[in-house]
Amino acid sequence: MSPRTQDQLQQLRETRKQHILEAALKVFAAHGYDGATINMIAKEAGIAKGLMYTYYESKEKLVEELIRFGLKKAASFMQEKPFHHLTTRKAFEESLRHMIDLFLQETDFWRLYTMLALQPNLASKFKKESMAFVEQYLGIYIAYFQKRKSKDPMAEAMLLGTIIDGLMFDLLIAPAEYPLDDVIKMVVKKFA
Amino acid sequence: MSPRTQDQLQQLRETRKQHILEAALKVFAAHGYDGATINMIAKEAGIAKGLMYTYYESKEKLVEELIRFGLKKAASFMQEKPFHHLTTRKAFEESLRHMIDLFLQETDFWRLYTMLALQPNLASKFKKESMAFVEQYLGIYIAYFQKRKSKDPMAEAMLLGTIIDGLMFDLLIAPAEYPLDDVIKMVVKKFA
Amino acid sequence: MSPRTQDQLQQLRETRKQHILEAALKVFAAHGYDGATINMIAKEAGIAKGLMYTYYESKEKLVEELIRFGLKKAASFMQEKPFHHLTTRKAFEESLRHMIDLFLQETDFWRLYTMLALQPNLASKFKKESMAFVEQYLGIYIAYFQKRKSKDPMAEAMLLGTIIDGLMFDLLIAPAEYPLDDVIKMVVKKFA
Amino acid sequence: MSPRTQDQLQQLRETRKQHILEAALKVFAAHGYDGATINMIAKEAGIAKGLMYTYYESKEKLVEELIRFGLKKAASFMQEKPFHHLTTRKAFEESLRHMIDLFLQETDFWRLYTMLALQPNLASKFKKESMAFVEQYLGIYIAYFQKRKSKDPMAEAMLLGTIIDGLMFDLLIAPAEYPLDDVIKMVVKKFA
DNA sequence: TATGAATGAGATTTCATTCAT
DNA sequence: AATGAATGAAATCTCATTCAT
Repeated sequence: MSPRTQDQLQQLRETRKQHILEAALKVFAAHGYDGATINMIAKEAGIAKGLMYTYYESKEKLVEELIRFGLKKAASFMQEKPFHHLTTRKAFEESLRHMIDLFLQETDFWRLYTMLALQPNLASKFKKESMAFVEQYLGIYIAYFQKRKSKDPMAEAMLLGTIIDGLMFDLLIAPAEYPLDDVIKMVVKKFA
Repeated sequence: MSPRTQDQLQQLRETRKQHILEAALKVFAAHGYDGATINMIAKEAGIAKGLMYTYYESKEKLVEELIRFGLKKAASFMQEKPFHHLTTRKAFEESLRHMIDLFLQETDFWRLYTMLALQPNLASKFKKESMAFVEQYLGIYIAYFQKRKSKDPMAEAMLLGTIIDGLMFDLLIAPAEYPLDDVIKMVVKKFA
Repeated sequence: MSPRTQDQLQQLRETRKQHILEAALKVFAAHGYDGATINMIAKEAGIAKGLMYTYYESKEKLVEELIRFGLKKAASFMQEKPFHHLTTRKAFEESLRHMIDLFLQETDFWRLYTMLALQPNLASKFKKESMAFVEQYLGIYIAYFQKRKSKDPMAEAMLLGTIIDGLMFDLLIAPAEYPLDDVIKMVVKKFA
Repeated sequence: MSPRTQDQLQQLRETRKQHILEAALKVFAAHGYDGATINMIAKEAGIAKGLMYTYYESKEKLVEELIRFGLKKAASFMQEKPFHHLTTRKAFEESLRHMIDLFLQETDFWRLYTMLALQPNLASKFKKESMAFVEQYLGIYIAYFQKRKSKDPMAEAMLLGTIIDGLMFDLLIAPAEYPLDDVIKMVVKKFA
């Protein structure tokens, strides 16, 4: 038969790459960067080990791409409506809940991200992207606290950021036991 | 020279075990459980690889002991004065600062602990000890918030716990840039 | 357009085979038989990896053909004028220079040939053709030395052959530094 | 029992390294750098694959050491008596025969050396050592031809060098058929 | 015929653990 | 008890060859 067109191949590659990325995320999140093996990922993706290397040149590059991709996605989430022009208490609460939802939809990514961030030699790979993301979301809340005439908007935003980090961590560790709704209400009460 | 007594030998053995534990902590914290090698640890401890195995029967048992030991130490810290009978705002702030100091003195341990906690297959090894510790310190703050007539002492303590987790995380990631003092003040303002 | 005739197709196929052979020669010469990959050769030839296999059934067969082809070409060179009826000193020198020119025009082939010849398991593939070629050119010089009344035409031809092998080797290793002309003059002085 | 002394270990290591080097030489000579595998070498040396890496950090480093070691040995051969103060025809012949003997005792090394020299990317690894060796032995014969009042000692030495290279090559390819003695006599007749 | 994705065997390398001394 | 050499399973990665299109 005739060979696939350039377009079909491009399509195929893109789909496969995405598929591998998803499998890799699952495995890395479960076992950590060093604990995960290419074999596990290939099996999870349902492909031969060797094929991994037609798509990603090494385990290292794979994880880098994974993180870069996830952070880009997260950054674009932060551009969404619920984070625009926060002024009211209600909008604040909504933004918070929206953020947590997003996190809950991507726990695998955030688990991996957190693990890597804790290992200096691995974290350095995506420090820049990571800082950009943090600044973006801190900026949003600093602006909010300024509008609310907080005496120290910077510190208040920082604390909120720390709470979000803590929430992320707690929800990764023991999601079932965590009284998420009560805590959110408490946060809103104290911050909004 | 007379041969060492049984006791002296036992003593020596204990010291050595402790020494290995410290070396292991340093290496595990830097490279993660899977990324660390027995060789690295032996070198860090200044002993031969093979000798490791007369003290700890495997890499796995070594981390387990490490975590168990660290959590026990942390639990005993929580028994110290600054955490007794918190009533005043001042005592609350002191307890908080004391806690953070303890953390800052043992960042390697908490870094490792955090990494492991995020990896379900590894976390299961010390779930019990871990939960006991969390309950202990949550208990202290629940009691505090009850005394302060909080409407929801449980949620407030939980949020405080989350803040402490977030602080721990943020200080592990970027200690230099974190405005710790400002944030503590903000916490005290909002909670005490 | 009318479909190509059987003949045209055959023609095309031959041209393509030749093209692949040239690409393969370049790559094999640069990296050796085991160091070269089918991928490299396909890229050099500007065709898809898979297509290689419709022309040559395996990497092994490809080198074999390559060597066979090159030796045949070399053998036919030896049939050319400059090698007929060597009698005079001048004709001897000319034949030598002609030979070296031929070599210099095909250094890639001779580099590969030399590499393979040194590896017994690979050399065996083309031993016959190789010996035929050597005998052909030795014959020419044995005849020459006989005409010149050498006391040991065989040994003298053999030595000349060895010189040619040495020249080939030296010119492959460090062509720029080699004082080729001075050495040829010296050979002529000593042999012609 | 008590552990081995520093000395015993050093001894053991040295012996093993040498043993591996010999096995590696054999395998590399037979299959070429890329054709040889660590597995083959380990088997030839009678040790486990993994142990190779306690002695040589990579396949690449192993060949490098092999070549460096062999060239050093060859260079020190060139310091021996038969090459001192060549003046007489007899001494010249002796030096030649001595040289060829040395080559014949180390054909594996020279086979490997020749193969590597032909592959530019591999040859670069030991260019310096290689050039030093060539200069050393060329120097000896330039001096000889100067003493013999040759009109062009440099070219004559160069030609002799080329002959030696050619001899080496021919003896590697087909030692059994080569009329070595006749050719040596012919060389002596023409050069001494 | 032509493409390059896909396979799978095997290459290089690593490392927890054992062993001889 | 102490050493580090040795093992062997398994990890990362490569590549000749096949296959679906």
